[in-house]
Amino acid sequence: MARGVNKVILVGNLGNDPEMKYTQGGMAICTLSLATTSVRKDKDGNTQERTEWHRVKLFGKLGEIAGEYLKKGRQVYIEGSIRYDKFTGQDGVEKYFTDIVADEMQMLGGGEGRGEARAERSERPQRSAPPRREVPAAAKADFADDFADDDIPF
Amino acid sequence: MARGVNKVILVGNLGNDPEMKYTQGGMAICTLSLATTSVRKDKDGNTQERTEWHRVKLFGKLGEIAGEYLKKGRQVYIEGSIRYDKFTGQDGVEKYFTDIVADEMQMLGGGEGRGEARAERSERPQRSAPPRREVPAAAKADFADDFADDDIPF
Amino acid sequence: MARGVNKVILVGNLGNDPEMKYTQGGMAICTLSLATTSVRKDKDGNTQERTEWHRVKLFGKLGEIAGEYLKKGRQVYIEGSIRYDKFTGQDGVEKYFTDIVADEMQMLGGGEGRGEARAERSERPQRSAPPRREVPAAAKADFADDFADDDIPF
Amino acid sequence: MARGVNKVILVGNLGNDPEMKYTQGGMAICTLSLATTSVRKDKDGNTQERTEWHRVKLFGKLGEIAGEYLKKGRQVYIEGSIRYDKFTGQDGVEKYFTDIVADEMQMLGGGEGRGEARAERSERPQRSAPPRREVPAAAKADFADDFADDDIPF
DNA sequence: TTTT
DNA sequence: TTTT
Repeated sequence: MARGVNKVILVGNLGNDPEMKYTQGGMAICTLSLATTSVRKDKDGNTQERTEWHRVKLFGKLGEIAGEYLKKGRQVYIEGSIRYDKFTGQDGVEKYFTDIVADEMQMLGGGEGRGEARAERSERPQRSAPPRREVPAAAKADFADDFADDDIPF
Repeated sequence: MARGVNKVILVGNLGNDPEMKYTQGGMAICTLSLATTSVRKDKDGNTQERTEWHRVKLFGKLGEIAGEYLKKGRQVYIEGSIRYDKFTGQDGVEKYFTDIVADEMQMLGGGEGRGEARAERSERPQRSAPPRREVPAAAKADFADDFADDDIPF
Repeated sequence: MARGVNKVILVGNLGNDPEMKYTQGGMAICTLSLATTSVRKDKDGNTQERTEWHRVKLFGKLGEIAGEYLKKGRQVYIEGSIRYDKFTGQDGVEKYFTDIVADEMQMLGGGEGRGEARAERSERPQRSAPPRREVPAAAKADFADDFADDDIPF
Repeated sequence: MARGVNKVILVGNLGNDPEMKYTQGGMAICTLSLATTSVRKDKDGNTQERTEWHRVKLFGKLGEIAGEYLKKGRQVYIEGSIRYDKFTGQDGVEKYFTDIVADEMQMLGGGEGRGEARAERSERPQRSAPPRREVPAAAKADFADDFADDDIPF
C-alpha cells in the first residue's frame, strides 16, 4: 500500500563481489555495486561514456541468494525502489546516501558454470535461518518466517 | 546506445512549484521535488509511512513544458534514469547528489483547469528558442534543433 | 521465481465500469478495459492517434478493491505481466486472448469523490471472505488466506 | 506525445533465429519469438512452470541490428509497448494478434563471441540504407533519415 | 515540501 | 469503450 510509484529497473555488471552483513536477528544484508553505462556522441562526433555506480541492497533470503551466487563482473537484473538516507557523522557533517532496495533479482547470461537464480522480496525482509547456510538457486517460494522489526534497517 | 539498463519510473506529487534555470545557451533546466510514499505495517500492526523526495531534472523542451504546466501538489508520471554526481565545495567537503533525469513526463489526474501535457526527451537536450516562450501542452514532436555541447550539464 | 522478466506498466483510463466475476471458491476476478493512446505526426504533419485497449485482470483482494473503487473514465496505474491464452470454441475455431495480469494497481488523479486505493497482489491469488463485502480502500496488508488451487484460473 | 503509458519490459531467450522482412521502401521488420517463464508452487508443493511466447517486432535500424546479431537461444532485454491488431482472413474469420513493438533492445550475457549490441528506436521507424548492409554492433546514434509514411506498418 |  |  502506498501513494505513488517508486520503481527502478537496472541491468548492469557487478564491480565487486557482494558484501554481506547480518543483523543481530540474523537477517542478511547484501550490498552490490552495479555499473550501468550510457553512451552518447558529443558535438565532435566523439563517443562519450558515463558510468553510474548503483549501490543495491538486498535483504533477507534475497540477499543470501545474491551473496551465494553473484560474483564480480557478473551481469544482473535488479528491480526495486530508490531510498534516500541522511546520516550525521561524529564530525557533525551530514552525509547522504542513495540506495536501490531490491525487490527482485535475476542473474543474466546463464551459461558455463554461472548458475541460475532469481528471487523476489516478500512484503518485508524475512528471517533467514542460520546465516550463510546453503541456499537453493531459485528462491522466493519459502519466504515465510517472521522478523523482529528492529532487524529491519528501514 | 549503452551497456546496461538504468530506468526509473515514478508517480508522485510535487512538493513545490517547478524551479526553472537556463543555461547560457538558453536551454531550460527544470527541477522538480517529487514525493512517493510507501506504507507498511510494523510488528504492532501500526502503519508506518516513509516518503522519498526525488529530485527530478528535465532539460530542454521537456523542462519548459514542465515549468509551464506543473504546479505544487500536482500528480505526475516520470520516466528517466538515475544520475549520481559528486561536487567538492569551497570548504573542500565533497557533496553527493542523486538526480532523476527525466526522459518522459506525463501529467496525471486531468480534470478541471489542470491542463494536460506529455513529452519525451529527445536523444540529447535540445535548444529551446527564447526561454519562457509559449509552449504547447503536448510537446515532443519538434525536438529538432542542435545544442552547443557545453550547454549540456551532464 | 522464474526465468526471465515479463513486466507491463500501464497508465490509462477505463472504458467501462469493472466487470466482476467470482470463482466457485469465492475468489474475485475483476476485468478492466483500459485505454492508452499514442500520438504521432504523419508525413503531412497531421496528428495520428492510435488507442490500445488492454484487457486487465485483477484477482483476489486486488480485484475486489478494483471492483469497489474503479469506475468508467477513471485513470489508473497498473503493473503486471502479459499472459497469452488460446481456447478452442465449440465451433472448433481457436481463439486467442491476451491479458494483463495485474500485480499492483493504483488509482490516479485523486480529488473530489474519487476515493483512493492501492494494492498489490500477493504471491498467488487469495481467498476473499464473502464476495462483495466491504473492502478497505488500501489493501495488501492482509493478503493471508489460502486458496484451493482449482480456483486459480492460470 | 500521448495520453497514457504503455510500457513493456522483457528479459527472455529467443526460441528461433530472428525473422527478417523488408517493406517496399526498404525498412527492416524483424520479428522475434521471446520466451519468459514464470514458476510457482501449486498446493501440493509441486513446481508449476508457465512459458509465455512474446512476438516482438523491431523496425528500421533496430530491426537490422537484431537480425544481424541475435540468434536462437540468445538472451535479450526488450523495452517497448503492446500493440493489438485485428485482421479478417479470406475466410471472413477475424484474427487477433498481439505484438510487442520494441523501442530498445540489448543483448545480454556478453562474453565469448557473443558480440554486444544495444539500440533504441527513434521517434518513428527510420529508413535503413541498403537492407542487410553491415551494421555496427551499437546503433541508435545515426537514426536520422526519413521514411515514406506508407512504409510504416502501424 | 506533496498527496490521501 | 476511456481520456484531453
